[in-house]
Amino acid sequence: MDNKIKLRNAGLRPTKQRIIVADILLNGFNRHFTAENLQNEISISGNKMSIATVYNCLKKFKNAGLIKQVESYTDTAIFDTNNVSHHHFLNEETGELIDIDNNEINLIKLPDIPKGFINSGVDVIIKLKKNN
Amino acid sequence: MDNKIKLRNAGLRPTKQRIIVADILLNGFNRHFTAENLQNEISISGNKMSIATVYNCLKKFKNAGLIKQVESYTDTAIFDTNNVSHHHFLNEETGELIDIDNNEINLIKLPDIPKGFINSGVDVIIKLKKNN
DNA sequence: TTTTTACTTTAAAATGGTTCTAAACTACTT
DNA sequence: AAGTAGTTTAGAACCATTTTAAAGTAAAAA
Repeated sequence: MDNKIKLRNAGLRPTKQRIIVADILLNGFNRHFTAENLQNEISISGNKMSIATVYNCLKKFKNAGLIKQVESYTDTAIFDTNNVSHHHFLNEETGELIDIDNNEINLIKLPDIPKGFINSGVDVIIKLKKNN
Repeated sequence: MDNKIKLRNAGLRPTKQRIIVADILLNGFNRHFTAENLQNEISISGNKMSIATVYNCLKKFKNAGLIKQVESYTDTAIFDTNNVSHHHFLNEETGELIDIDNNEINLIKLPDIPKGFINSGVDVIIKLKKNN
């Protein structure tokens, strides 16, 4: 299994559990999944892993750049008294949001919308980090 | 209090609690807040409201269009084996995500980045709804 | 090899945001 | 004034995620 090498190259100790996960995830086919999804797939592959290990593993893989976590504003629900369509800056350190007026952003090229669907709104998030 | 009328116009029964919340939120100044933030402000204003009521109230205000909830992909963490920068379609009904290549989207105008910060990445989410 | 050390896995408990339950309450209608 | 439908509430329940602390394992040192 060259996933053992892939893990080492990523700076991760290739444990039994990480190799199982790498074998499932790093096969060249891209997809989205939750921790629970992955745990199920591990079961199906004939293995067993505690949910804590699944989470640990995903965190390590993410920090090593092997996978990404889909951006989400925060863990808690955020409400906004501005009920006009608009975008946001996101301060990555603090989670703070700043509104961006719709007319300050201009998208000139959009992908084809999948068949059977219509565009029901575009959200742009500009992530910010400290400049120093 | 004309917030009583505002509530009635929005189709909401103007209860004591909703008026307290409207007085805090609907004063013309826009901001972001969590349920807990709001409960604190209610306390500071000399009132007391159970967290269940705060949530009920926010849900009603949101459905009535008085406030918005900041878009978030889902409630659970989603990981992605695609570790190249890219955007997403979001199927609003199912929560399903579909990748969009970075070169399929072109932003020609971006707002000024706030002083002291730099742009550390732009995420575009195109929400989809069924066309029928 | 054996020992040591640092890192990893695990079950179970804890956490924290949010929703549910069901009983008391209140705004509105009749 | 009485009825009814909607609302509030404390507390329990829920569920994704993290923490704890003890046992296990990979790599480094001896």
